[in-house]
Amino acid sequence: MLSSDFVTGPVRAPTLADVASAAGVSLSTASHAFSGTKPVSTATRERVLAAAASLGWTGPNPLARNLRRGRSGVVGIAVGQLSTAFRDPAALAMLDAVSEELDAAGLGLLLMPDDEQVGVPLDAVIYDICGRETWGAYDELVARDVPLVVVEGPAWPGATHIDIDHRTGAAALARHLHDLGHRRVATLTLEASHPQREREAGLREVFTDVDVIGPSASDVATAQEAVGLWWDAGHAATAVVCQSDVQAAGVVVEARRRGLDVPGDVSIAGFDGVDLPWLDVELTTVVQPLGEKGRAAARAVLARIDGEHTEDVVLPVHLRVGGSTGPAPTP
Amino acid sequence: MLSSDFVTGPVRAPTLADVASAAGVSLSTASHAFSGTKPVSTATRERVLAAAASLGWTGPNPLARNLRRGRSGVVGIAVGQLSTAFRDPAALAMLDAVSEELDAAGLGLLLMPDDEQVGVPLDAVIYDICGRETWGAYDELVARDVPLVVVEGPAWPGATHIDIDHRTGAAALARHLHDLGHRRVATLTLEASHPQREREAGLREVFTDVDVIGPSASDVATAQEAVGLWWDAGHAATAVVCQSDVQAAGVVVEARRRGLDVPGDVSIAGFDGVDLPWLDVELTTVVQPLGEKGRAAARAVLARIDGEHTEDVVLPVHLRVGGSTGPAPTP
DNA sequence: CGTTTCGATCGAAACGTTTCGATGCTATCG
DNA sequence: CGATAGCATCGAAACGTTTCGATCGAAACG
Repeated sequence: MLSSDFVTGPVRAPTLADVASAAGVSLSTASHAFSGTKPVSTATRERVLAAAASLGWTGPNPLARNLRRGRSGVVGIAVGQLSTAFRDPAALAMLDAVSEELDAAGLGLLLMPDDEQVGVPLDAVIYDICGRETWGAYDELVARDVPLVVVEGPAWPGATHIDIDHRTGAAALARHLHDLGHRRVATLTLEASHPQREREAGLREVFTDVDVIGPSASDVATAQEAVGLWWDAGHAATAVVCQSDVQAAGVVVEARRRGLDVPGDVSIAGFDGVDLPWLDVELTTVVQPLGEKGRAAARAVLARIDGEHTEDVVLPVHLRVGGSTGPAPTP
Repeated sequence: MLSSDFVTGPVRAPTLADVASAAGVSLSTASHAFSGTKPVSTATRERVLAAAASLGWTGPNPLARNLRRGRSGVVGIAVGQLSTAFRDPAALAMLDAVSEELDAAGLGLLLMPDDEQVGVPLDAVIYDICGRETWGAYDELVARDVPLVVVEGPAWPGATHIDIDHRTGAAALARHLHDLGHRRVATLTLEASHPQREREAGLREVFTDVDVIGPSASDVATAQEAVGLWWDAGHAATAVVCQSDVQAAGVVVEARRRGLDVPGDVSIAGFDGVDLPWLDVELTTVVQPLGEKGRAAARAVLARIDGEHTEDVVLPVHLRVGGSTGPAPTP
C-alpha cells in the first residue's frame, strides 16, 4: 500500500494543464486545440492530442466547463409521480419527443420530482401539467430566473406555454355524439386542471347538462373504479366521454364486465389518440399531436436558453371516429 | 437603453461575495453562515441572511458548488429508447423506486439516451439492460472512472451488478407447468441478453426441448405479432412461457382472437408480477421485487459515490400461480 | 497567573476550464 | 521597403464556491 503509493504517487486525474505542459504549450493553446475556438497549427494540435492520449485525459472536466460557461447542459422535466405519469402512453410519447430533440442539442433531461427542489443546476425546466394545478418549485425557479416551459398548463407569468386546443377538440367530439343521437352524455374527469376545465367547456357547448364522473387518474384501473361506482349509484348515460384513451379503455372494460355492449348500449370516447393494441375496439378519440407537442416544448426550451423570444404555442387536434361510438340506443 | 444601463448598472446576479460584503463579513464566514460547516455567531448569521434576502441572492450557485465539490449531484440512467422501455410497467416500477431513493439523497436522475454520450457530468450511471447486450457509452464511462451499476446485465468489469434469480424463477415456473401435465412448451423470447439466456436455461432444466418463439420486444403488440406468426406457421404448444407479463398479455389477446381458450386450450405464463388491470385473467407469473431492485440499484449508486465497497446483489423471485395456466388439454 | 482550548472570524488557495487581450511572427500588398 | 493583415501562441483574468490553516480573543483549567 505504502509502496504502491510511493510508486504511482497521489492518484489525481490529469487536467488540461497537465496535458498542456506535457505537450509543451500553454494552457490556452491546449484548450483551443480541443475546442477549436481559435485556429491552432496542425503540428501543435497533434502534439496536444498525443499528450492527452498518453496521460489518459478524457476531455475537459464538465464541472469546470459548466461553471465557466454558466450552463449545466441539463433541462429538468416535472411530470409528477413517475409511475403515474408514464403509465399513460400519451405522456411517454411526449417525453420521447422532448428527449430526442434535446439530445440533438446536446442537452440532458432530468426527471424532477414534483415536491422537492433539486440542488441540481438546471438550464431550463419543462413542466407537464398531467392533471395538476400547483407546483411547489415554481417560485424558486422564477426567483432563480430559470427559463420555464409549461405544457398544457394555466397561464403562469414568465413561462412559455405549449398547449393543445382542448376546447375545440372536445366540442367536435360532442357534436359527433350529438349527431349520433346522444342526448344523455357523461364525462369522466381528471383532477381539476386547465385541460379538464377547457375540455369540459367544449363539451358544454353542445351538452349543457353533461353529467360529471370522477375525478379519476389517467389510468385503466382508476377509471374502471370511478365509472363503476357511478353506474352502481344508478346513474346512466348513452355516451361517456373520457379525458384520455387509457381512461376510455378502462370504461370499455368495465362496461363489458357489466354486460354492456360497446357501442350498442353505450358509446365511449377517449382523448389523445394513442395506440392501445390490447383493446379490440378502435376508440373514437380526439387525436392530439403528441410528438409535435414534445418537440415544441423542447424548441421553446432551446430558444429560451439562448435568450431568444418565444411565442406560446397552441396545437390543433382532430376527431378520429372509431368503433367505440355509435348511434344512441333507442329507448 | 443607455440611460437605463447607467441607472441600474449591468445586471449581474448577486454572488456570495456580494452578500458577504453587504453584511460586512468575509466571504468564508458568509459561506459558513449558509452551509453550517463551521459555527457562526447568531448575530452574524442573521446579518448575512438579511443581506442575502435584500440582495435577492437565491443560494449558492450550483455550478460553482459542483466544481468545488467535484460532484454534480446527477445520476444517469440508461434504459434504451424511452417509449419502448417504459411501455412496460415493470421498468417503470423500478424507475420509480430508483428515483425516490435518489431524491431522498438529494441526487437528480438523468435519462440517458443509449447511443449518444452526454456532455453532462454524472456522478454515477445506472444501466438497466432491458434486453440489450452492448452499450456504446461503457468504455467512455469506465475511462472517466464513473461508478457504474448494471441492472440485470452481464458481468462487466468495474460495475456493481444488481440482478434477480432469473434461472430459479424460470425453473419453478417450468415445474409448475410440468406438474400440470404440459409436455409441449414454447417460450416467447426477448432479444438475446443476459436475462433471456438465464431464463431459457431455467426452462430447459425441465423442458429440454422447449420451442423458441420470437424474439419480441416487451410489448403487447409485438408479442401478439410474434406468437401470431408462430401459430400461423403451424406450430403449437400446450403452454407458452413469456419473458414479461406484458408479453403474456399480448399472447392471451392473440390466443383469444384465434378462438383459443386460456387456459383451457393453452396455458400462458408471464414474468415480473406487474398489475395489468385491463386483463381479465390473473396471469401465472414469476414475481420479481421491482421496487427492491430499484432501491438496491440506488443504494449501490450511493455507496459507490461515497467510494465504499459494494457487493453484487441477486434478488429472489417467486412463482405466483394465477388463472392463465391450467392442466394440459387431453389430446 | 500562565497555559490550553474553543468559538468566531478571516485570508487565501484551490476546483479546471474558457476566453479576452496582447505579442510576436510571417506573408501580402502597394 | 514600410505598412497591414492575419495566424499562432501565450499570460492572465474570470466563473462562484468550499475549505484549509491561521489569527485573535475570551473562557476554562490547573
